[in-house]
Amino acid sequence: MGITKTESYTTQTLHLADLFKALGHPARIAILQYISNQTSCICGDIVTELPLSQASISRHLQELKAVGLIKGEISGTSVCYCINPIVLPILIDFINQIHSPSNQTCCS
Amino acid sequence: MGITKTESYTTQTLHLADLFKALGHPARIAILQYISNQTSCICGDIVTELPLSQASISRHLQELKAVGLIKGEISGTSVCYCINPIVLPILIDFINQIHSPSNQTCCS
DNA sequence: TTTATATATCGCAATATTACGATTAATATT
DNA sequence: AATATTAATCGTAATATTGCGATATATAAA
Repeated sequence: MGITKTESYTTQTLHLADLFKALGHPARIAILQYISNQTSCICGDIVTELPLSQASISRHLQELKAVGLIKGEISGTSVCYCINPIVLPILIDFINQIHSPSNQTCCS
Repeated sequence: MGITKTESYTTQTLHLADLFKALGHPARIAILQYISNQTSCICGDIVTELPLSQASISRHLQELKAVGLIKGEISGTSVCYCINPIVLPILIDFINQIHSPSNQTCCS
């Protein structure tokens, strides 16, 4: 992604950007939507659900896991992924913070 | 960003990914936070606020504007940017949808 | 009209992301 | 023990992002 001046931002800003970046790909959005629609925590049939190779799905899952958006549990030869809700409030809070009423008055 | 199989996803999924991708950079997070903290709709002193060149800030602003997260109003030689709140509910809805109670039961 | 100010765009180099086949690793099954 | 199944990782090619200097554009001021 080219040079990013990582050292110039607060850790909070960098954390938010990492979380949003993980959400910034249609495959990962689709994975999250698929997982959240399963009542039980279905695993690697995401591969059959999405038009990507097993290797690509695995990489996307690792990315989501790295920022804490999902967690995985090994059961036998398969791995069970599910949403990790604890980071979601961080995103909600940021969006609400941006959505403050003081902005409504300008740029008519 | 390498090949992305754009045609394989719903327009809704692609739209969400675009919005989140726009949020997935610390400079753009910082820009949004800066704008939202101004009571009046302050413009190009974002350049003096952030450690990036005028060209880079302008590019980030265009990206935020392209997905509808901000809107800009020309006034004289300067441009006045502010948060565009209308797309924020789309993001909130997605996060809430993922945060559905059915997931809480698995991956103990 | 000339000059100053503010912002957008171009062109490029550096770096990151994405996808996939092939391989590895680890557990299950026979 | 040998084989099958599942998922992670490696290596690589294609493409996207980022940042900046330089330039272009457009309005304001002199």
